[in-house]
Amino acid sequence: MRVSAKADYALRALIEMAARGDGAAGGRPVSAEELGRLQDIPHNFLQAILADLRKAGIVLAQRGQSGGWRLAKAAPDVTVADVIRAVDGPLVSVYGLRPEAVSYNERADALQRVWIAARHSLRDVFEQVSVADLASGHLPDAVSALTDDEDAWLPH
Amino acid sequence: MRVSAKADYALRALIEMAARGDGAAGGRPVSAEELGRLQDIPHNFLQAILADLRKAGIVLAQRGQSGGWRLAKAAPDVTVADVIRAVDGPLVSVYGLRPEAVSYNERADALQRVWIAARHSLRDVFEQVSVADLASGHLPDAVSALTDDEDAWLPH
DNA sequence: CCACGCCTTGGGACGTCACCCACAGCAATG
DNA sequence: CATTGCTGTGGGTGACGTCCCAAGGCGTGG
Repeated sequence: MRVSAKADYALRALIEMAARGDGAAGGRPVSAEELGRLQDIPHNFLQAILADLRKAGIVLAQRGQSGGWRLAKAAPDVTVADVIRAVDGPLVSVYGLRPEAVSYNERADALQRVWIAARHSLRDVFEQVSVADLASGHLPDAVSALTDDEDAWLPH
Repeated sequence: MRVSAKADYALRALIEMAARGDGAAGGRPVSAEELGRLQDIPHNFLQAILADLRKAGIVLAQRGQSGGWRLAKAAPDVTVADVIRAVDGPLVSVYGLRPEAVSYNERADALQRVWIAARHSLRDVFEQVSVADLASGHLPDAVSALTDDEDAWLPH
């Protein structure tokens, strides 16, 4: 279960926009070059990511001399799950297919229920954390409870 | 967050072994060719997967005329998490690194806590489900509770 | 008109997934 | 005890997706 570089980069870029902007689309635009410099993201890869976020209606592009990127919605209304779906497709996929789309024979069909349970479990985290939470550094209590367990920080 | 083909294939192969064997290493071996035919797994790819499982001490290889593969431990003692770690490394990795190893700047460090929380959440599922559970088709109650939610089966 | 920044296209390095083929080791059979 | 047939083991090939870099076209504001 690997988190793609796209998803991580996308969230870091959005954190910068949320920190710059003062609410919804009110913030002044941040250039892709500056976003890349602040968060150490390869420039042309970042462009592809921002294009995905634009298609999903999460950010707006402003062309021209003092252009750049800004949030299309209020920061609390954009969740981590929204961002992952925008750049990577389904929240969890088993070699390319959504969990409910893969077909197992009768002997292995319990495996599908495991992947479904895993997705449900991930949704409980990713849909509760917004870009505003990330920018403020304060996560919802239900999520913090998971990281407070010191066992959670051991390598697994 | 994608589940690799290796992990899915590995679990399906182990389900077949558990269904064949009657407990620990007591079951008669199943050939790689038969495993591949039963679960529709590419033959040589399966061989590489079985080699990983052998190095991790999950299965034993028996050469010779009526040889094949069988579980090295009792089916209830092998969890889904064990199998994923054997073939894919860490349970969750963010572009190649374990969550606690990635370094963010002070503005984005909340992101690390999100990945840690996601891993904790996944562990609650993967470490509670054993190969024996999968082979019998009966998952632990805590996991079934997640799949009983009809919302869990909608495409996300 | 010109500087600036978004936008598109193309290509290269790397890992995953999948396939094919010859080699080495083991067990049952005669 | 040697042969035979089955196993696992390893190397080499190609398609596909991810990650990353380079160059030029287009629209916007000064």
